[in-house]
Amino acid sequence: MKMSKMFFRTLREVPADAETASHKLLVRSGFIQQLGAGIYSLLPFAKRSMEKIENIMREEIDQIGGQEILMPVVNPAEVWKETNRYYEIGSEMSRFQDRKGGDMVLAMTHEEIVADLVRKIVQSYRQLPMLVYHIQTKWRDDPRPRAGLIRVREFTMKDSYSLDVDQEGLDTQYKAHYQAYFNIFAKCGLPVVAVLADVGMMGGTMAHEYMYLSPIGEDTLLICDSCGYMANRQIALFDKPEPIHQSALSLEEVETPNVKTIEELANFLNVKKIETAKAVFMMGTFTEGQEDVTKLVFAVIRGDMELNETKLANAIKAKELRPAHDEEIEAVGAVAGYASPIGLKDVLVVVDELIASSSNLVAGANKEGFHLKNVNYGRDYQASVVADIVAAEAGFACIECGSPLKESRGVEVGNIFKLGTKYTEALGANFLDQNGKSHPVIMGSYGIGSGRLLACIAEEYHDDNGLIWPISIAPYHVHLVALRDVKEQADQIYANLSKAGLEVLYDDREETPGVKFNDADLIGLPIRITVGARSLKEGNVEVKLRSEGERRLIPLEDLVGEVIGLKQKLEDEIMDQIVEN
RNA sequence: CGGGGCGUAGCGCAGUCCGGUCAGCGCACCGCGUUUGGGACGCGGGGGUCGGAGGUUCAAAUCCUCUCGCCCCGACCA
Repeated sequence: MKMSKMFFRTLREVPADAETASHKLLVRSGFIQQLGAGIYSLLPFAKRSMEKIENIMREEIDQIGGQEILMPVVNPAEVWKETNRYYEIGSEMSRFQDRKGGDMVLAMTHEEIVADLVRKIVQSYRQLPMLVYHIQTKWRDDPRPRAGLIRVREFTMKDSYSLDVDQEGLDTQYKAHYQAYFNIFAKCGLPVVAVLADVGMMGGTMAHEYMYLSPIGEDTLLICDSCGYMANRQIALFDKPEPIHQSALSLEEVETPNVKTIEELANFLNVKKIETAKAVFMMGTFTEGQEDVTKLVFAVIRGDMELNETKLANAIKAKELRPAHDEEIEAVGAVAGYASPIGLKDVLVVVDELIASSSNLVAGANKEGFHLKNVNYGRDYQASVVADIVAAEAGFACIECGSPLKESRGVEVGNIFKLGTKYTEALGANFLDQNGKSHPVIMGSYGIGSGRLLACIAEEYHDDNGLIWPISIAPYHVHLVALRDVKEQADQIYANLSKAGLEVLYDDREETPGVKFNDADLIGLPIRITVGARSLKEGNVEVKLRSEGERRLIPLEDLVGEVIGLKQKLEDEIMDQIVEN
């Protein structure tokens, strides 16, 4: 490709609205342009890299038996109503009506459509197992897109769906994806870890998320270096400390004026935080049929810990949780700052298991300026649910081995879910077994966002001067920089390299060497060839890897072979990253 | 949805408090000439109804009201 004719431009200045390295560099180097919040156009470079990523995904998913299909982005709402997700999912799913007034949605994932296809196509166990996938646009009206391609509203996703007759089959396909995903990320050059994850709106029984560890990540992960336990903070388990257990003393009201936080309470009464119970009020939204009802949720956790909203929501099957307003708290007779689970009516009380087994805690008295000592679960109050609802933190003990956990941030680049029969059951996607008995097909779903993956790779591979693409997803292999008065020779080199099957970006522009070199660094193609009169006089051209500083002079006649060798070497290095997991 | 910030030429910005040569600067772009191995120089030039709509005023980028959009933090979310 001749650069003089390319539909792009590089920017000298950092775009004002970019914060992260990948965002700044992808815009500056002319890969992407923003159209709206979380909506981007891909320019030629990004389009080419994206295709390479997608082809890597095709290779790996085909390898485990995937068949590529393409499902529509615009869906009639009926099928989403059948699974109830039309009602369960909030405004991140965009809805509209067609000309006849029929409800339509923009697909944010495709479980429904797959299940619909399955009920139309699959009838017998003989057809299973099966794996289908597509690479398609998704629309999710995220309330807060950010960081360029890291978090967008419109994006392309590779999503595959496994179809099985039994749990074993699902396990097999899940494992196959588990490895295939590591292969995909390795081939793209991106280091990732797989962590246990919440199933979220997908439902199902098990999920892993593939995380690119980076401070720009929005997810917090808990990692055990000793045994390898890794989980998203949303669900991370930990080994809870032994509760303080003594014989129950009698309730005692103590005056605690202006003591509203646990910190103040512990200081005022001279007790440890672990001897206190903390009240956290949330408003929960619950789906009952097609109706949403909201209820106040009173979560009780130990004073030294933090509430984990995901665990709480899962424990009570809430669709949504948000902090309650003061009026909502007062409406049930509780007093913010001095709240107590004792003596409340019409409130969903959820107690952390550690609280349930602790004795003689300090809690609020539901009376302005007073707390209660020696509060005991069971004797003094009951709960609707007792569950693990507190958040794991760095330093807490690993659930597997007891070693201290550490925290890290991560960007979720892929996920795999064991869905089970949630969708197939709802849609009646059944097959007949050997005995002629009907069962719902067992599904798994597996997704990778290709644009986010591209952005993470940019995030991982760059320096002060620009991007440094891994050869496998670089838009071109070679950046051919022609300096002054060498047009004929450079044209010839361009032709020779191209004929040899190399992808060459040919900088044939009328620019000064500095501009060309800087653009080459910014764009970040792996191999740079400089053709200049100076070295050409000796019959040489200069070859340099973007990832290394060293330039080498190569005789013109050896150039094609040399570059093919370099490309091979870079590709081999990438392939060496693939490991069995 | 809550908090904060910002919309002036393709990009980055100044000007807004205090209304009146404030339609400006740098980069980019076009022409001519010189230059040519790490973001060249000179001369000449093109481009903006100051996000939008109302209003106040003799006069609005500037003041007021409404509105749209974008970014960041939080909430939320795969």
